[in-house]
Amino acid sequence: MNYRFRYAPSPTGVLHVGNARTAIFNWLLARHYSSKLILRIEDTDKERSTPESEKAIIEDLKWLGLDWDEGPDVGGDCGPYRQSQRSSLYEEHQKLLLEKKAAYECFCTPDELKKTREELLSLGKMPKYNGKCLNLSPKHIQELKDQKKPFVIRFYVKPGPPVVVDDIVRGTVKFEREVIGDFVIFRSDGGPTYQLACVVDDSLMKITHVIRGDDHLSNTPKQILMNDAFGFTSPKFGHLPMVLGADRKKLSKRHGACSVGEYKQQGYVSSAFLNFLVLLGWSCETSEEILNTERLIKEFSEDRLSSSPSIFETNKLDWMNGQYIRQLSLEEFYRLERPFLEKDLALSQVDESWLKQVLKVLQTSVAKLTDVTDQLQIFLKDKFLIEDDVIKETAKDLDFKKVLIALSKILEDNPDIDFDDLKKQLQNETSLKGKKLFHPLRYAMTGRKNGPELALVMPLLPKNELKLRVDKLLKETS
RNA sequence: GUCCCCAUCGUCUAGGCUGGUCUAGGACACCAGGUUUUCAUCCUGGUAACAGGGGUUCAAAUCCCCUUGGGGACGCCA
Repeated sequence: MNYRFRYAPSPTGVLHVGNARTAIFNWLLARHYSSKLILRIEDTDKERSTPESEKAIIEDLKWLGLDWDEGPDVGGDCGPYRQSQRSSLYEEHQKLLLEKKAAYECFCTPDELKKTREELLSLGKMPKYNGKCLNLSPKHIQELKDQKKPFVIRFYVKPGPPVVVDDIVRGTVKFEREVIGDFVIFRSDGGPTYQLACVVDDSLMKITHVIRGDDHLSNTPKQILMNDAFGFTSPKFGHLPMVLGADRKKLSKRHGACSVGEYKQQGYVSSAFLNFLVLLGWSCETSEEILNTERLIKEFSEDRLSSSPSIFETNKLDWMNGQYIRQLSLEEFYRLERPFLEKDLALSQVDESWLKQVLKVLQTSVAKLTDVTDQLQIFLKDKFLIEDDVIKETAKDLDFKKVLIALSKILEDNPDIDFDDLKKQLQNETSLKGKKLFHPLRYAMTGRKNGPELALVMPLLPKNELKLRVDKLLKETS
C-alpha cells in the first residue's frame, strides 16, 4: 500500500507517554500496510523549540524500536523535515491565500483581543475572533503597514455548511462554521503558526493519514477548510483518545513519571514498554496481550482502536516487563543489565561468568532491570546489609537463634560444605523444618526476607562469606 | 460559558456498528488454596463492572433522547 503516515512532534521537551503511543500507532500502521512513516519536526515555536529536545525525542523513539522512512536525520524526497527550514514554502502559501481572499491582515492588538474575548465569555459565547479587520480597505491596510503597525494574517472562515470530519476512530463529527473563529496563520513576526505549517506540510509531504491526539480534533475543521481553500485533498484523520493520569486528568508530571526516558531509566525493557503502550487504546482480535513487535505489526489495525481515554497505570506494565525479562536469552539480559550494573559496580573487576550465573538466578523473579542492582547486594561482600525486620524477627525467636548457632558451628567445622549437606546437618541438629529452618537460614545468608532460591545463592557467595554473615546476624541479635 | 469528544470490574480491555448465544469474557492488581521443607516464579480458585433516568422493541451492555460525570478545544502553543 502507498499510504504515508507521519509523526510530528514539537521539540519543546522530552517524549511523553501519550505522544510515544501516537508515534507507535503511526509506526505500526505504516509497517502493517507496508507504507511510509515520515518524521516531521514542528518547531515553528521559536521560543520553546530546542535542538536538544529534538535529539532527545529521536533518541527515545529509537529506544522504543521505531524507525522512519523520511525525516530530518534520514532525509527523503519531501524535505526539509524541520518546519523552521521551510519558511519560503509557507510564505508562498500565505500569498496564495491572500490572493484568493481566503485570508486577511489583522491589526488588532493583544489587548483588544483579550478584551473581546472576555466580553464574549461573559455573554456565554465561544470566545472567537470577532472579524473586526475582515473588511479593512486595501488603502487602510497600506496605511497601517506604512505606520509599521504589527499585524497577523488570519484565515477567513467563510459562512457555509458545517464542516464534516470523517474520523477513522470517531466516525462523523460535524462542526458549525459559526463556532470557528478566523484563526491566525501567520504571526506578527512573520512566522507561520502550527495551523498553516501543518496543512501545507501534510499536503506537500503527501501525507495520506493523520493519526494524532484527540486534542487536535477541534483543529481539524480548520485544517479541512484550509485544504479546501488551497485546493488540496484532505488526508484521512484519526483522533486517538488521551492518555490520562490516575485522577483522570491529562497525564503530567504531577502523576509521577510520564516520559519515555524515565521508564527507560527505571529499568523497563523497551519491547515490553511498547507492548504495554499499544494496549492502551488497542486490542488484538485474538485477545492476546503479550505480542512481540513482529506480531504487533501483523495484527495491528485501525479498526480495533478504542475511542475512550485510558488511564496510565503501571501495575500491569510491571508484570509485563517481568514476562519480557523472563523471555530474554541470558546474553540479551546481560546486555540490557550492563548499563544499570555499571552505575555501582566496576564491571571490569567482576568475573563475567560469575555475574552471568547471578543474573540467571535473578532473571526468574525480577520485574524491572533495576531490581537486579538491588538484589545483587546479596551476592557482594561489601554491599551486604541486614534489613531491620530481619534483625527484629530473629531476635524474638529462640528457634531462629538455635538454627544460627548450629549453622555457625557447622560452617566452622566444614567451611567448604555444600548446600545439601548443610541443610541435612542443620535439620539433624535442630530438629526443625520448613519455615523455622529456612527462614533463619535465608536471613543469615541474604540479610533479607525475600530473595532468590537459597540453594542457588549459596554457591555464588564469596568464600567464607556465609560464616561471616551468620556470625554478624548472631551478634546483632544478641 | 460555548463547541466537540468520551462513559463496561480499582486498572487495561472483549462484547456494541450487524439487539437475543452476556445470570457480561480475558488480563493486571488484590484475596484464598496448591507446588517449592525457604523466597520468588508457576498453577488453581475467588471478590469485583454495563454511570443514572426515560424511550424503541417480544427482547437493550448493545439503538435513540435526556441528566450526570470526565476530558479536550476555544492562543501571535502545538
